[in-house]
Amino acid sequence: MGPQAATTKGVATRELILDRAYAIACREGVEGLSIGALALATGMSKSGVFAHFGSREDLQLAVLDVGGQRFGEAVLIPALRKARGLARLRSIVAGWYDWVRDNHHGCLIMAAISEYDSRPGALQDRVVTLIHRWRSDTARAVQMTIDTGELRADTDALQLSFEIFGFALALHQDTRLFDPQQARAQADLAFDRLISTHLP
Amino acid sequence: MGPQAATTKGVATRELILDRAYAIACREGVEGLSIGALALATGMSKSGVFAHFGSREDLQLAVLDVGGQRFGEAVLIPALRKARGLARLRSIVAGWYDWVRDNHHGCLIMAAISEYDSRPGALQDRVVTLIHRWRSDTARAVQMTIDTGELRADTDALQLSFEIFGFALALHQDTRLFDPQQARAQADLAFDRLISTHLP
DNA sequence: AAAAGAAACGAACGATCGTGCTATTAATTG
DNA sequence: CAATTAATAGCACGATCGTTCGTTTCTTTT
Repeated sequence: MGPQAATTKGVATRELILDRAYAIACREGVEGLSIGALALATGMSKSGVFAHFGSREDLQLAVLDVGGQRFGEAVLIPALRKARGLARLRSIVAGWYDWVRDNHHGCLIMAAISEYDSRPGALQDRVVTLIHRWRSDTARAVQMTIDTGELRADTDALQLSFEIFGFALALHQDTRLFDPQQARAQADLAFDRLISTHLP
Repeated sequence: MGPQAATTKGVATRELILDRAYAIACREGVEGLSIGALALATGMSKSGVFAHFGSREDLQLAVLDVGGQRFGEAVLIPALRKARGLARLRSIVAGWYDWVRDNHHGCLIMAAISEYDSRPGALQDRVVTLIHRWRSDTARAVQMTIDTGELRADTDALQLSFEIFGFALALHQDTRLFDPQQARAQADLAFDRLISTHLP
């Protein structure tokens, strides 16, 4: 993580900084983060903020991790409490859709994909890791639904994950660019129809 | 457009600048454009570049328009030469998929959505206009396919457009983040399956 | 309470940002 | 070719960028 974080107060301050940084990055993007703006948002000095991370890039990496963690806590963890199969898959998708609705300034991770998809480096690597993990989790949930017999045995789990991903991306954009409620209705319908065409 | 562009050379220079600006914005994003970098890329002075637009925002607006125009020329125009109906719709989608494949540094417009979806202002307005136009064109092509009887009469054109949009977005990201060929195969399959479930 | 160590500040750095101004070229018009 | 006007360069401005360094304040440990 940071260069040091030995004191309890040190850890607390770091979390405060990352909380504000996450909020800023949701609006301005991870690339829109600046140490100066972050110092202003926390009431600290620039050098005070900087000392917690050692470089801007390390700060950005930490913010990406915060984004991944919050997304996981809001979407994946609740779904894991549902029974394996269609119930859990539905929970994942509904949770994802809710997440898009409730984060009015956009999902940090989904925006970060666009920011770094043509920019090789440590930040792109981190984004790829986060997305790949999430995609794997989704595909696993689909596979379990096949295993429980709630989807046809010849269903392609990766293909379904791809399409679900697409619906979520379209929802994410339409929510902010056009009518959020219509977008949600279309995303729900898209998923329901997708499932219905793969029923046993 | 710019403050002035009275001379033939003035117009040519403006187009040169916008061409370089488009290339930079494809990689760094519209928000990553800077007058200094653009001056370096064109061999001009900063003030020379600046004088063509009057402000950075006007430059960014012009670049967005270039992006919209090039996308239209590459995807929409060729499709309009096909017969109304499924042939044209297939051409639109295939052209869109090809566009994603051939623009190795990403589609400027699709990236701009993420950049401005939480940032009200003139740039967001322009992005919304461009996307709305494209979505309308797509929906119109779907509606024509319904009218020709190649899709069921109870098909929801806007719903189909939403899902097609999602597939393109997922393709755009997977192309750069993961395996381009697998992504293309999944996007093709997704569209084919979508059409097949709405056949009369 | 004293010593040690971590956390935060303040000032400064070179760079770059967008944007004015004033010349100086270049192109168009008469 | 001369007169006019547009296009470009040069220079400077205030701001902000990420980063470094030395000092001071606060926590933790002894």
